[in-house]
Amino acid sequence: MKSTAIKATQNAAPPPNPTPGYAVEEQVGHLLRRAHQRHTAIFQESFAELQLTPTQFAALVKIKDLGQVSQNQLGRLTAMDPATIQGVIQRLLLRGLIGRHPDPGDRRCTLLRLMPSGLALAEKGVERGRAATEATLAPLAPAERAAFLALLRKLT
Amino acid sequence: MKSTAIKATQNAAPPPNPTPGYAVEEQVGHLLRRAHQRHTAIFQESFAELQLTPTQFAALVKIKDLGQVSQNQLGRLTAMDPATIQGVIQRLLLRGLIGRHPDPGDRRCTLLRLMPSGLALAEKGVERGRAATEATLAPLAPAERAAFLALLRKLT
DNA sequence: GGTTAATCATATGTATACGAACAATCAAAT
DNA sequence: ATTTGATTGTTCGTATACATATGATTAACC
Repeated sequence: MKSTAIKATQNAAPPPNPTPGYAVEEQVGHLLRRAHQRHTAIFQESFAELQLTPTQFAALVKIKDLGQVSQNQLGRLTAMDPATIQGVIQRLLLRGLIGRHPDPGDRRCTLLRLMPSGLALAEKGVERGRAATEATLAPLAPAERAAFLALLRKLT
Repeated sequence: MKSTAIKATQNAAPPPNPTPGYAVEEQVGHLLRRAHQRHTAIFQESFAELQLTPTQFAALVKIKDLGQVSQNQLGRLTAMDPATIQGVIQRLLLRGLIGRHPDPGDRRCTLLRLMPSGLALAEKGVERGRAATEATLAPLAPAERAAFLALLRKLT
């Protein structure tokens, strides 16, 4: 009887217990996460053929722009912490898209550069990157885009 | 001689090769990622004592608000795909913060509810959640905040 | 009533994300 | 010249994020 009562009690739905003034879906963190997810999905569509993720592509373009850059510096420029950029670099090395060698001036540092295949992908990806950015911002009018990006920069 | 020349060539810094009209750090995806990283760091500070991540806290609050919810529904409400919400649920179960049982009306579904310790954490976290949201938006003036959130919603 | 399609949750694999610890190296201080 | 502190990159562990596949279950269709 008791165990039946307990089980019945256990399975009775707890009543809703709303939190006044705090809706999860209204919090800026939640909205940023969703906007980022949506952007990643859009990017994924544009880059499916090239098989590059947003962070991999960012790394490739930044190496292309600079010609040569240390791993640590690349991480700083692309907002990836040392452990994260290490993983991204590993995967790009594995695909033969980049090369690396020690910095003769500072043996702590590793210098990165593009291999021809990496250069080809970086160049091929630029237009798709632009398209992904455009598609992400498509729900905003031009004036809204400028305003949004300016405000977003203040939050970085 | 040749191998020396090759090595010298190999290590000569490739020249910069800028990408006109495409700066990685100006792309909305990059900015969203950084803004989200900053928010996560702020949240981490506020929630260090409670040992909850943003997604874990969101799940707890949403379960509290509804009383009882299926795992799939919870995932949808908190923008987490089935594999992701499964992992978050596992960790909350492991800490004894939530409980679950099959839905008698649909045995595919698992129903989730808070345990007392989960309710305590959810309630304790609300003020810190508000503080994290406030701190994240602190660089914006009040009118800017409203504008930013409205635009951000359009991108979700 | 039987078949087919859809749904739910789990499992697996890949890719970030980052804190913490470590070893090697360099800069700064003494 | 030596010591100390900082920097760089790697490793490990934990936590998302999500595509894909799977089995169990339910809904829709015939």
